[in-house]
Amino acid sequence: MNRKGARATISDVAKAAQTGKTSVSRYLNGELQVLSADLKQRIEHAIAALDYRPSQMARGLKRGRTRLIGLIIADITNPYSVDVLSGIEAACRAQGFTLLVCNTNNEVDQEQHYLQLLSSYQVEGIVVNAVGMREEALGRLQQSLLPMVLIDRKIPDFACDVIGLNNTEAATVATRHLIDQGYRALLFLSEPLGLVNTRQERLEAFVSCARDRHDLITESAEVALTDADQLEQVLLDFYQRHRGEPAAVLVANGALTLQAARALRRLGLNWGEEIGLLGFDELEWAELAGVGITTLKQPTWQIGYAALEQVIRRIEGDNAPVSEQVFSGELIVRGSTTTR
Amino acid sequence: MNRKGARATISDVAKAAQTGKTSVSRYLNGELQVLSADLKQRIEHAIAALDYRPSQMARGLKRGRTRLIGLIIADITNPYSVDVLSGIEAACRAQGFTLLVCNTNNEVDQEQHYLQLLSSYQVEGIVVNAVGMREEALGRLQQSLLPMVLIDRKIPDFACDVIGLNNTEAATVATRHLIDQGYRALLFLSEPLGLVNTRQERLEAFVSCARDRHDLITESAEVALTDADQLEQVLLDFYQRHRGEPAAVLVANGALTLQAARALRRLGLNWGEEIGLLGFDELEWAELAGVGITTLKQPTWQIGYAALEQVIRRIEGDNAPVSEQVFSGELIVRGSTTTR
DNA sequence: CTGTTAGCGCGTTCAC
DNA sequence: GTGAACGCGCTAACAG
Repeated sequence: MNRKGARATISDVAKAAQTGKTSVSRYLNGELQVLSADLKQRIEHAIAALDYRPSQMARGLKRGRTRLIGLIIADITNPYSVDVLSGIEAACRAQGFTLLVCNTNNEVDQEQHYLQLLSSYQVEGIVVNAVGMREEALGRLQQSLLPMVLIDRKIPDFACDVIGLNNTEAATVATRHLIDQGYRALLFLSEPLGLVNTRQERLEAFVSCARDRHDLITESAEVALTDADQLEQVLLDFYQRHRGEPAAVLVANGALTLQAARALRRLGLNWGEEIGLLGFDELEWAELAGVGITTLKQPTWQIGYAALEQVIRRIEGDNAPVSEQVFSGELIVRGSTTTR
Repeated sequence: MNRKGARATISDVAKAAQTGKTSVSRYLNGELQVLSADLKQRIEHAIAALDYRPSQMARGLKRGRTRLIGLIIADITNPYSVDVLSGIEAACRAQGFTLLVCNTNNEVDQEQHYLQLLSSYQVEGIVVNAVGMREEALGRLQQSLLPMVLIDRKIPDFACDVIGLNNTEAATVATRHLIDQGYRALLFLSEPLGLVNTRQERLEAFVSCARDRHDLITESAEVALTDADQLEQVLLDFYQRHRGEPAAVLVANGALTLQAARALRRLGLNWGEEIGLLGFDELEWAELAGVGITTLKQPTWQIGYAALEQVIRRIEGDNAPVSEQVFSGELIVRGSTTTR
């Protein structure tokens, strides 16, 4: 090793192999044809002996390519996000990139903070599963020309590649299923719509399905994920006003489905019997909850994988106009919409 | 901006503020008292105008401190790991570190790969939630003196700080609870023990509790997480052999609890009625599954947070002998062990 | 208080 | 084929 306890550098290797740094560098970068067999041997040997590994820091500094991708996730405890992360991770591995994961905890401030941070680490691209972003930040990102793709939801007035679910199609499939099963009073339950296109699109499709069907009653409600009481209230109210007819709830995402199921449980309402229940996002425990919960499963892993592929395309210079890539969901029917 | 479309550098800022790089550097590092008010103003202005952000790459290269921490996670889809991650993430934020997350997908090869990778990014410390590591890798890590802590499980013959659950205490609490509830035939269900100390300790404590209690029957079984048939077989067999007496299953971790619940469901055995069920690790859906599943909740977030604190202590030069920090679990009683 | 200088570890001309 | 020398963006002496 070298005099200090520190890590071996390219110079140490060069010295040990009795050559210059240039040749070592070439060896590392695969320009093997240019080196004599003997020299190759010596370098290989020296590297092994010193347990040398090139510093990605210095390399990035010099070349301007860090092979780093930043991922900003709003809520790491959300299974949807984790599955997506898993897909992104796989794609990174396949393409030789390393992922810098940042969890914003649903705080807009953190989102800002991490955007800065990632940029200061010279990431080559960013994937965002956002809560919402302030406009200054967006301006900066655009002018910095950092390749970026959004997952799941768009950001208003921000031209950017988006990868996500075909919300209209999926919500239509879900709603039709409920109608086909004979439900006549339908409640669309969502977190506050805000400017979240995902929620809006799902709601719109839901409403569209029921248009011109005067035998149907459709309603919608927005509740905060954290407000258990309000949720209980909304569900109870809906149920009581439609005692006579088959009623069902369509929940806009997995996290809310969990809360809704808890609320129904507390109210003593059994899904599949007193009330229908269908939730967006597959849940690993869906079959274990009572008679099972019907879900609309998203191809989350593929969404993540595709997102990373898109960023890389941009990194490699693709200048095509902003694209939107949507995937189809899959309805998984269980007891909560079939048992009556 | 500067001539190229590239990012502003410290030199650009110095030029714009009509000063040298040093002063800018000082400004950035908070040595504000040393700068004249006027100069401070000019620098502040220039930074804002150029939207300058220091390159952490160059900074790390120079100082040898990257403020980067590597996290190696065996399975990112495991809720336990995610909660831990969440705690680590929070601690990183609080301490000004950035997290590099690597998911090994339970593959030992990937673990190797990422260890190399992290080291090449000059991370200052590593947190590992491992599957198992080859010895060469360990040797390298030790000689490289990279601070490292293990989460949840130890690695045989590898002296390293460990943070995790007090397995003996937790398993004792769980087993006693089952005994107190009147169960007389007890099955400890785990993934293959291998060299995983966590599983071994839990099993040992389970066995200890029943020692000298000749009115109890205790058994244990090891099944692969992916082998649904085998799991079903084991559970059915256990149940049938103990028809006459109250029987309960203690499952060693959350992922396996999910599979066990599915298997019982398929067998038509209702937990809480025909058979008792208690699982390590809290599950968000535990209360929704039938009569509810009793769990032993780990303080996962705190474990993650503490792990990061420990790495940082090492980074800052703490040379105390290898430590082991354990946390207490909490038994959350639900229907699966109380309904009979 | 401020500017000048010398590297950190590496990749890259450009000569030999 | 090979190596010397320069600079990426930044910080840390060392002068003024």
